[in-house]
Amino acid sequence: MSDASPIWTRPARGARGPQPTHTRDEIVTAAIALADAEGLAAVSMRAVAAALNTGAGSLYRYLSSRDDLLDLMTDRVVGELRPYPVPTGPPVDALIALAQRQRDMCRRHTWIIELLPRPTGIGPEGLAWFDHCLGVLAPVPCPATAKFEALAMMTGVVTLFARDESAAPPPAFSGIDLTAFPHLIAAFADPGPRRPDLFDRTLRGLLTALLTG
Amino acid sequence: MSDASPIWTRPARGARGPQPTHTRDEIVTAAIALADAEGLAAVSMRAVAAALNTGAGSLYRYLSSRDDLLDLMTDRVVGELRPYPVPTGPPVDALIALAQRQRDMCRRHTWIIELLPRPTGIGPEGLAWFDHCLGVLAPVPCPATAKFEALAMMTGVVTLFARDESAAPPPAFSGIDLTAFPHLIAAFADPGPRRPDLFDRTLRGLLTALLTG
DNA sequence: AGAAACTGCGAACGTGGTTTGCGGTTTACA
DNA sequence: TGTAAACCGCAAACCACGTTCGCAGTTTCT
Repeated sequence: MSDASPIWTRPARGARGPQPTHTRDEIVTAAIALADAEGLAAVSMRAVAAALNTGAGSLYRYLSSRDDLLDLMTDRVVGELRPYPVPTGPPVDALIALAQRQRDMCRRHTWIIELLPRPTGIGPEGLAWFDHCLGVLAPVPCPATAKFEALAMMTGVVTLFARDESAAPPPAFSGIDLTAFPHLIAAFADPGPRRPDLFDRTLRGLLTALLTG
Repeated sequence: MSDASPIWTRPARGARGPQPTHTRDEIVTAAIALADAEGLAAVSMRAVAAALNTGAGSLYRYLSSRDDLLDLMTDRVVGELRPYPVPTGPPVDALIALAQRQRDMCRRHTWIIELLPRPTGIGPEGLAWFDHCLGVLAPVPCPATAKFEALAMMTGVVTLFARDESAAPPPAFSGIDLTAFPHLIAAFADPGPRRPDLFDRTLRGLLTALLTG
């Protein structure tokens, strides 16, 4: 049965049968716990069901697919962005504070990094967050499309930072002849000092470029 | 058998047995053709093998896993970035030209967008590209770590742009009560004019923020 | 009362990645 | 030159996954 309507609009249960043993929220909680502990790949229908002492097929009484579950997990975690930090100072500063909150969320649940870029339907908490960001940008005199693009780029950059924060360093270039890459060797020989505030600096440069002019 | 060494360093074949029917390059070519035609999900071992008139198991004579194949596909496509555009003007302008070349690559092979953010080992072509970018940045007086970060952010932003260029618009907010999101309604009511040069503008703001100061 | 719509559950289906075992082929080495 | 090791293609099998199906029992509506 192909249910086209997104899961947000579908009722949790009908009006007839016996009272369900579980709930969507319960399932989502178990799935998130699994993802936090062992990563997104460990969130299989069977594993989630086992955590709830039931069978994999039973989950389909509450969800219509695994993608639905991932959508629900995403929106639940996006809900953790609340309470939204109160905007202070110029809009760009307030946006950067919001981005930091997003980054904290990614640090708590690293698997969300793989879920955020999906083109699936955005949930109610995602909408609320987006609306709040637009509210912060209200005093900025630029077209709404520019604000959309700036916000999309903001969360995109947050995921980029979160990604290489959580990624293990690559297995190096073992066995490859590096002598063909002189600039790379030079850069590795003298990496120079590491700069702080990279996150803030990046976002400020990006947002001011997108929201002004 | 877990082979820890990355595929780049492993020889294509040993010295004993009969001459292999296929080659790694041939397999990678078939896999890329499949991905271009039907998306990355269609690149299954069985499908790639079928395109070569063989069985899935036979591919493991040439590769040790599907991830290896994806790594090879990635590096092959990264090789299409050649010939590198000759740097003209200030380094930031040259970098933007390089980023545009990356974006063209993403447009030709949209599946690469899903492969680039993987934390797997970078291949020889990836190293060559990286080395070239560092060469372009050579005259810029800032620590090498800053250049690393700027380049990582650059390709990251390219994938962000490429992603929502290739993504279908989301299935809208069907059935959700939008009245709770006033800023969103207002923004949709008057989206304003669309701005050109968004790609260039974004990258310029980002790169100047990361490479100066 | 009886039908309709639900519930949990376990088995099964189809599709993936990967492993294994076999018969045959080529090379290295004594 | 003969033999053993290392390689080849191939097909079957293994295992895990998402998902579907059928069944027996439960609740609610008419």
